[in-house]
Amino acid sequence: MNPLAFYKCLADDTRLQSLLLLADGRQLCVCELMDALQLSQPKVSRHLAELRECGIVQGERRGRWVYYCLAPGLPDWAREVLLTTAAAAPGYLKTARRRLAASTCTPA
Amino acid sequence: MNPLAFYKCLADDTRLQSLLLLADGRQLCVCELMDALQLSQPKVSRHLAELRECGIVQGERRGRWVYYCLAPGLPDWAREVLLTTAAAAPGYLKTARRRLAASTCTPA
DNA sequence: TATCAATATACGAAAATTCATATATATGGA
DNA sequence: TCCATATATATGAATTTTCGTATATTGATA
Repeated sequence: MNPLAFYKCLADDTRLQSLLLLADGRQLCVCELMDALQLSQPKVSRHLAELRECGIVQGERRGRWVYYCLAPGLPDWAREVLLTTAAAAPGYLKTARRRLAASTCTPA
Repeated sequence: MNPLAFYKCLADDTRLQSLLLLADGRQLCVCELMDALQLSQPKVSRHLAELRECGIVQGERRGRWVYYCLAPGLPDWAREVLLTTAAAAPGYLKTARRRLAASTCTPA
């Protein structure tokens, strides 16, 4: 993982919030991220595609839903950066976390 | 320090390399960074100004030279991110470090 | 197979970023 | 005071990024 490519991916609000929500190992589907961040479907999908192409996240289809999580091959240092940031800046994610908890888009 | 603003600053090659060279607490003057990164003076200066305005680095004039270091007020998590990255991606900085060691622009 | 729900992609416009070049400022020494 | 060196800033052009909208794809279900 090239550090510059990695940080370019973190340099956008949609991508950074998405990644920090995934930092603890959770899986989230696209519609949950749409709810959490209150953004349009194409916007979320497009940014996830970029993260996927960079090898930072991985998408797995289950039925109609695609669940995203950090890519298994993501280097430890990158994972650590995400965890450190999520822990240090709780305010940045507060609203998204609240909305995610209230989301009802996902089955089961 | 807003995480998004911080990562936007890391999302450029000039700024990222400069920051990683400063991550261990070193002080470097503009001309040393010019040598290390082989970039024009205005380019280095402009990027340092951006980092300064974001509160990530601090410049201190000594004679004709301005020495830059990480800002004292930089949060620990941000400092940690820089150190983690520098340690994990030595290859990214290899050339810059070699050129920095060979630089003769600075007095004493 | 027709349809709906969830997600992905294509495309041009708009916005943000970066750069080279020129110029300005600040400092020390002749 | 005049000059050279080190650094900073301004400006417009070029590049990159982001976005909204429209459309395509995929899987489940009727």
